[in-house]
Amino acid sequence: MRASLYLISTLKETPSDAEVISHQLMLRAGLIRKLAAGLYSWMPLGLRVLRKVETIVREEMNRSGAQEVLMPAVQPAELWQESGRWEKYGAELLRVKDRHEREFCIGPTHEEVITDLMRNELRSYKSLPANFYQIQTKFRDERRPRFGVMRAREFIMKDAYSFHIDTASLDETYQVMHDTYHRIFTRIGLDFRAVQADSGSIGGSSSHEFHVLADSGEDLIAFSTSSAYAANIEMAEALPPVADTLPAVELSKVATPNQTSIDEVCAFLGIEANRTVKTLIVKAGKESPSPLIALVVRGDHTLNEIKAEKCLHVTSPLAMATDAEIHQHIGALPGSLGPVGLQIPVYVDRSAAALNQFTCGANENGFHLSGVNWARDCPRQVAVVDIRNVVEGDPSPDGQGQIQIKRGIEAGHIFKLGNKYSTAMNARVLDAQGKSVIMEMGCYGIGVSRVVAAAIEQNYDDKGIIWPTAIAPFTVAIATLNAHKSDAVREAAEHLYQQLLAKGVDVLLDDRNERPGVKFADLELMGIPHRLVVSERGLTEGTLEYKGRRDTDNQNIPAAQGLAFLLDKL
RNA sequence: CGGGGUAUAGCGCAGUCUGGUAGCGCGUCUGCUUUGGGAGCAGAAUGUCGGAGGUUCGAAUCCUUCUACCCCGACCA
Repeated sequence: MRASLYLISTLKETPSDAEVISHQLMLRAGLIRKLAAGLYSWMPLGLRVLRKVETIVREEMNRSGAQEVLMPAVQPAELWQESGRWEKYGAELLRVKDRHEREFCIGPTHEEVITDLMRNELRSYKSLPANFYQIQTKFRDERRPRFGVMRAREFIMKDAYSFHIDTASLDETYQVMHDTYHRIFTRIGLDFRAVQADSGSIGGSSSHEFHVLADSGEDLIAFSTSSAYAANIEMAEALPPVADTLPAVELSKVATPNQTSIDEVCAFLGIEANRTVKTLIVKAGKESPSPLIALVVRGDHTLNEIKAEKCLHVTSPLAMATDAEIHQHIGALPGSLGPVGLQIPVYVDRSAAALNQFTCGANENGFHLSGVNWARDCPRQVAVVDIRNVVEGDPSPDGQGQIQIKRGIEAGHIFKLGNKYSTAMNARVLDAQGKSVIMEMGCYGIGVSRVVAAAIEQNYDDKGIIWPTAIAPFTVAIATLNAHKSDAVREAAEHLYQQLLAKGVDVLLDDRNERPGVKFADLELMGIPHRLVVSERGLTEGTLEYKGRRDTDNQNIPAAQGLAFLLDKL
């Protein structure tokens, strides 16, 4: 491609509404432009990257034995009513009516459509297992789209759905997809980890997320320092702690005027947060005999909402009680709450429960209790559960090493769906005995457009993007200097350009009549991995100049060896 | 959905408090010079000051209302 014929729309200034680096650089390098909140156009340069990611995904999915299909983005309400998700999915599902007032949605995912399609096509166990995928635009009406294409409303996703006669077959394909994802992210050139994950609203039994590691990631991942254990922090188990080394002491009530946060109370009383507990009051579900439920974690820990939602009668999603509700049932306000004497169900985190003496709110505004002992002071039955987030230094749940925590961007997610959708939608085949059985299903997603942003989050410097070669919009850029007044420069650059094209290299010939600084700045901002400079000065000495995007210095190479040198680099 | 903020040229912003001819930088266009790190000089174009209503002799500026967008939280593959 010749830059003089190509839309290179770089910006010197950073658009003010771009928060994260990938969003800023995608705008500045001219990859995308915003149309509305969470809706982006892909410009030529950006689309080249997107297509390269798609190509790798497609090649590896095909290699795994999956078959590509393409399903409609618009889906009839009836299918979603059949699976029960028309009601459950909530406002994130964009619902529309056609001219006949029939209800549809813009697909945020395609379990219903594929299950409907395949319950009609798959009749026999002999057709199984089968895995179908598509690369398609999805729409989720995110409450708060942000970070550019990282969390857009409309985005491109590769989604795959597998069908099986039994769970053993599902397990096999699940492992194949696990391996395939590993190949895909490795080929793209990202630093990533597969981690155990919560299966969330899609449902199902087992699930792994593939995270691109980056400081700007929205998810926290817990790793073991000495084993392969890795899990989303939502899932990572906090093991029961070792027994408290301090003995029980006498209970006392202390005045703590206007000290409501753990930090304030600790500073006021001169104690450590790990000798306090905090009591969170949440709303209970309709079936619950008590309208409120207390959740207790140690003062230096934070509540894990995913874990808490699994406690009996706690609502999902978790809903904190209002101050008015708390005052009505307990007689004190948040900041002075504690488990002693509570008349509502109490769930206590393992670490909090292990304390022999601790400080907590007295359920009387402006007072705390010190020296509290569970057995002596909270004789009512309390349930000891795991409801906190793990922290760095906790023992790894697999018993090997300690936990360390990093941030990740969720780029892929694989689920064992089991028979959730096939049961709801009656997707059956005949087995070897001629008996009709419900199929087992798996589903496997990759956020293709998100991968583009994630790659930038992981690969940039103060000059701009640094693409992994496999997904760079162009692999090589040839920049001519002063070409307008040098036939030799034009000819040498053109010759090299043609040779690289003939070798199938994605090469950008920067033949624009721009000053050198402009070309260098643009090529660096756009993140092209390899740059060759053809100049009159160099040609006089018989050299070209090469610089890799991550290199700090240029190197001169003999002009005659330019092609071979470059091919060796690729 | 709760809280906060913003809306003025393609982009980044000033002007709004205290009403009186709409500005700056970058970018864009033309010409000349220039060409190894985002050039210089000269000239030029570009705005329903987010929309609608109101107050006023006069509104970017004050009032009412609507919309869009952004941030924090909640929520979420």
